[in-house]
Amino acid sequence: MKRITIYDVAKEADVSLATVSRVINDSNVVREDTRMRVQQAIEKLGYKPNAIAQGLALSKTTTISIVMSEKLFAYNAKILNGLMDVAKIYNYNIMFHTTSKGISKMQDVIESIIKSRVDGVILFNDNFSEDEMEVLHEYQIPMVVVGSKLKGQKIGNVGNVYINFERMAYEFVNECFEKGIDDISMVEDKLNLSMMEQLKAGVDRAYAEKGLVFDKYVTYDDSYKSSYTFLSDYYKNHKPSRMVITFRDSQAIALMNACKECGYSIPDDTELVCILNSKYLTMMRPTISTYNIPEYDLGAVAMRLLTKMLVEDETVKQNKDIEISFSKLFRETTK
Amino acid sequence: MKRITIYDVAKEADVSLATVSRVINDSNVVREDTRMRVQQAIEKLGYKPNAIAQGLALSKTTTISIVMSEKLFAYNAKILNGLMDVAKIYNYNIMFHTTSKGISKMQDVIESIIKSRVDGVILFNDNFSEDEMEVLHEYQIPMVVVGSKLKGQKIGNVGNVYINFERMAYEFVNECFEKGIDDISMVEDKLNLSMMEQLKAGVDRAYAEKGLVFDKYVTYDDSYKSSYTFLSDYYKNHKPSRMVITFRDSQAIALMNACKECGYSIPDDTELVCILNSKYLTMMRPTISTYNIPEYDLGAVAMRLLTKMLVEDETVKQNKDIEISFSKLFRETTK
DNA sequence: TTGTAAGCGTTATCAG
DNA sequence: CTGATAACGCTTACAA
Repeated sequence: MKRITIYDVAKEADVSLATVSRVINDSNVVREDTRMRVQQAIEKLGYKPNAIAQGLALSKTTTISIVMSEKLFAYNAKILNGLMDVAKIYNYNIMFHTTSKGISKMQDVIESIIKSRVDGVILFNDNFSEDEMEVLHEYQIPMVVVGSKLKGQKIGNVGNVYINFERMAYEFVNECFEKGIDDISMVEDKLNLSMMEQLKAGVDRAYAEKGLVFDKYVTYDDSYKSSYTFLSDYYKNHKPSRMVITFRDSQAIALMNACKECGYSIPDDTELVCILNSKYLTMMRPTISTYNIPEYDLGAVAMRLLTKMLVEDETVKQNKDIEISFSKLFRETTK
Repeated sequence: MKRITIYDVAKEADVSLATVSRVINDSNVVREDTRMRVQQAIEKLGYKPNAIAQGLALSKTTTISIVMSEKLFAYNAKILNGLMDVAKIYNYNIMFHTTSKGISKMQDVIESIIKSRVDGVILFNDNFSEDEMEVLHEYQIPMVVVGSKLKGQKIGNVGNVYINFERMAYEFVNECFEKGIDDISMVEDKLNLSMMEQLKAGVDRAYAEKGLVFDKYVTYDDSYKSSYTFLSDYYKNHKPSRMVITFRDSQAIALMNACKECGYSIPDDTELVCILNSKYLTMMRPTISTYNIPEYDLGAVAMRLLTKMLVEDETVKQNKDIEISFSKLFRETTK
């Protein structure tokens, strides 16, 4: 079956290709009966407009690139759902790029984004540098960064939809202080260093205001292939703090297992909060306290912002930073 | 900054655009010094070839579509990693499509795939029908289906990279029989109905060969928002079978919680196997038995197969069905 | 080894 | 309301 083009349709309907173009683009200057004729020819031949040719002619691909780290894939599922749904509503296609240590560095991804002439980019706030954003900006590609707050001054046309992790940690620590708890430790998550940094800043700030110094930021090196293996080990030799903050569910679960094995009781000996929510937290016994982050909305809002930036919506000119709120979801691991 | 085209580079380097084209395509007929001159012009202007224009000229987009159900997103993370890595190696871009009940039906996705003129498609064996594959086939788009085995006769140019779940279940049940266990139940997973169907077929076959009938296929309706809520309820009123098969980790964990709350002990009162592996299975106590499926490979092999189909590799003409092997990974929930 | 020009499938401008 | 025709940016015979 030969590829059907607009010429074939034009011939079949006995009109010019310009008229066919008008029909498929819902132009209202076409007389009803010729529109019908064209429509029939389209059906009969099974014609589908070539988006590539349209892209060339319009200098617009109606395609948006999403780039995220390969490792974070499973964790960002809901954000991605929000992104995809809204993209669908606005009729954008999605080019999907992953970055990983070995195979695809950010630089290659950027290269292919530029070549693809996508209309805009969604970046997860992980592993890209300011330089890399600068390159995208030089090629005038609108972008929005989703996840956590961008640091540094904002360059040109970039939006930011984020959770304020700094404030989350700050407020949480102050609540602990109010309950008389100041022996708090926080476990690093190597997959989310930019968010860890912001959390730590919040903790530091709260401690500093009390005239104290926060010094229980638990890190581990790569000899442990996961935080799980590390933590189940670590807490065999380290008495847990009165309050432990982990980032991901697997870290929280590891901690619980370690405590159980070493005879510590949760929440009596030590309390536990896991920053990132997941369904597994409620499946544990005791159920694990966490924060509720509207992940789907994070994605949906980010994509909506980008689409507005693409049509140069005036209302968006000022307000390209959108903070998404979070709420406490405290369960049995905290008192 | 004006969009730089091949003409700008040609003018800058004082050659024709054909020569520039030869340089960016690594043609070996260009004299070294003119290549250098062109290369410098490219650097100086920051020129990046327009993939859209290339796509038009070549009738080839070097883009592959991946379509998967929105719900299954988090579960397929590793398969996707395999797909993405291999796509990257062969320099294909990825268009990503999700299907979901409300917003994006399979039909729309197919529409946009055809319009995009992608070179090939990867389909997850979920929620598409034979009709839909037929449409893709009419437009001569090579595709490979990944996950489970396609049923029905194969149409045209479609590959299939799969796990043989039927055999997995068949062999497992026979091993149970050998150990004297024939009181087995299996819990449906609504997210993976095509795989459930194959598992059930395997169980049925094993039972039939013994002259028995398998009648403990546990299903639940949509009033339960997740299998977790259902199972923790269900096993309060139902004595668990001697052996329970679940599909996903959350189902297995739900079952364990329900048993614990009702005073049943695992694996003494009832044993448990979870078909799909996940890291959470080893975090449970007791650790949960499962099957090891090389998910990354599943994706990598599927993408490699597709790339071969795209260059009409002869070796692939015959062999477009690839079965990926699995292995037992039995832990504390089985004896 | 390089340049010219036709073609890839659309959209958009202008006449009619 | 419709039809020519020139872009859009690139590849690739074919000529030189």
